[in-house]
Amino acid sequence: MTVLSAELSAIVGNAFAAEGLSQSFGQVTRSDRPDLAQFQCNGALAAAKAAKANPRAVAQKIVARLKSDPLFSKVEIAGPGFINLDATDAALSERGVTLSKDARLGAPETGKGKTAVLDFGGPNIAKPMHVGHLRSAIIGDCLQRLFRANQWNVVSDIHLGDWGLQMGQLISEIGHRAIAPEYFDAAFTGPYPVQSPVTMDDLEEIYPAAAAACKADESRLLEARQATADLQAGRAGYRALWMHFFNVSKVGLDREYGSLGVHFDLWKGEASVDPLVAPMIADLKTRGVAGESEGALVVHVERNTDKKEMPPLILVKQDGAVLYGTTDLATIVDRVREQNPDLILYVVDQRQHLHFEQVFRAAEKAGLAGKAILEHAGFGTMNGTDGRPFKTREGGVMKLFDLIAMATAEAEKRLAEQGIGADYSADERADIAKKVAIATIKFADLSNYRLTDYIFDLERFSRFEGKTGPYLQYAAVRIQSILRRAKAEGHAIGEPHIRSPEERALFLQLLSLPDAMAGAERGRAPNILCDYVFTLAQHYSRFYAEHHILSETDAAIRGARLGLCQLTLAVLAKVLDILGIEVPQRM
RNA sequence: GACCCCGUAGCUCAACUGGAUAGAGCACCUGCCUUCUAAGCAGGAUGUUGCGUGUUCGAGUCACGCCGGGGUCGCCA
Repeated sequence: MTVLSAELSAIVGNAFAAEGLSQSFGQVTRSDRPDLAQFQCNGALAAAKAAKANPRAVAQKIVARLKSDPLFSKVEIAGPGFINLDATDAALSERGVTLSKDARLGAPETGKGKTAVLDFGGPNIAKPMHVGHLRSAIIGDCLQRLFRANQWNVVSDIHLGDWGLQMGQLISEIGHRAIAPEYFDAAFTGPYPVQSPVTMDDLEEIYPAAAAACKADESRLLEARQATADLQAGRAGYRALWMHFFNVSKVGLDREYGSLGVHFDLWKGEASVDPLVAPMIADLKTRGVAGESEGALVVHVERNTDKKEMPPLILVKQDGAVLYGTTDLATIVDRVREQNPDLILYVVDQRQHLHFEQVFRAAEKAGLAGKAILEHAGFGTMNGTDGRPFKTREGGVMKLFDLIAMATAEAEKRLAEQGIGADYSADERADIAKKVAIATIKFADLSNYRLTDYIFDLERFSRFEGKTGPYLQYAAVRIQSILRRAKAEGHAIGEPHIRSPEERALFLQLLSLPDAMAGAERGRAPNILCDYVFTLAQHYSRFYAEHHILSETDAAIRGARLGLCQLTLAVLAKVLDILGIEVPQRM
């Protein structure tokens, strides 16, 4: 289907072209002065600047051409040369009907025929997921859903941190504790036990102890580095231990990501490209891309145009171990080979920006990226109410699982206070609370601009008033309820039609869904979708407050309003789905 | 020291490629539930966009310089 903004832009663009000006000046957007008009085009200002002409005179010519188009009920010039446009209710209604019949609801096709790999810069093995991983999961998941909705072929990769020094730290600490001596016995010929010698709880205790030991004692750090290098070199006992770490950790990660409704196509990590590392390094050395520096093997990535110091990307440390820059580079090789993507998008903390710049430059210098654009979509830090990184009340790391449990308890409390679901089954009440809790957390995160740090205040987020996830679920649930009743009462659902200002405003918002989806993709900016869907819910609530639907006696009017309800629900559900928010049947 | 991100209403945040009178939510005040879920709706008050200079018809947005907060800077991830 043709998107309304594109249709209007084409009409106005043609008017510009007829005046010998670039068609691109005809871009039409929703007016940011809804009191003055529905749509605006600012192209006359830009065109006048380019042609050194009077903007109002240019606008005058364009307006003269547009006046005859029956699509518009108003065409006028305002201010220095804005062209303000209103479409007729008939035209809007007709396009609303078309929208309601389109399965994709006019979603952009920006990704048609293109593949994007999304890298979630995943959590580390052997450590519980904490709230710091929340943003990557939530933002990354939203982007993968959005890109898919926009016709991209998306391959998402959790990309675990499972190959670095932390592995050596764990291994050497376990060695010191003599928990599982056979894994350290060079004479042991195997096979190693199927049962892991450590549980996830053990690892959660061992890892911080190991890190502390390395920090306090230089010799322990050297041991850990040696163990890392040995692991990477293929020492059998260490590899076997590593596999236990992986399996034990995956259970926990499945639980966490599962409860958030986040799924990955690939559970790869740094370790999974291990076989590619040695050949890649050999290749880079042969071609002179990588060279020795201070005992390490590096790729120099500085450029003449740099304003800042740009350290080289270290591929191999003095002790022979590789770093995550090395595996990131090898992962690009892997992805080009496996998916040959058009885009590799890294949804990772903004603090790692320099790292990615180094990796991207190295990949470009070595010609490893194929046709892929490499892009880091960073995000800011989630802080506690004290403005410092989010912690538990006791000052420890807040685990994601506990956070979700807290939000769920809060939702249950709130639902009970409202007396909602008193007659539902306990299972349904629990399901509703869970969905509300996840919506609370996700919407709060996604509605902030990606790069800004934000304060996670559960007490504030858990209130259901205002611009929150639950408000949106509530709006959707009310529509579902009406549609259920309409069906029960045998009312027919007709084609949506504009008869009032509230309906007009709702139509305009519904018709601009594709623009919101395109804008959110362009900026990798879920907050644009959040704004869109909140405004949509507000427009619906106004319509709902103003018009009775089921009690309307005129069947044609009632049918049209039901049609509008149905279309609104479809759009609401679609955007909420992209945001990763589920709508309960009732609440 | 260099570089990156941020600075907007009392609080938390928006403002999509530079556009008109910088918008929401919360909190505060006033109304609206014997009819579809009031987690809602209608209305009210809230600003030197950190400071300064520049670019232009037009700057929260771009450039430069300060101030403040956070972050990063070869052998962690």
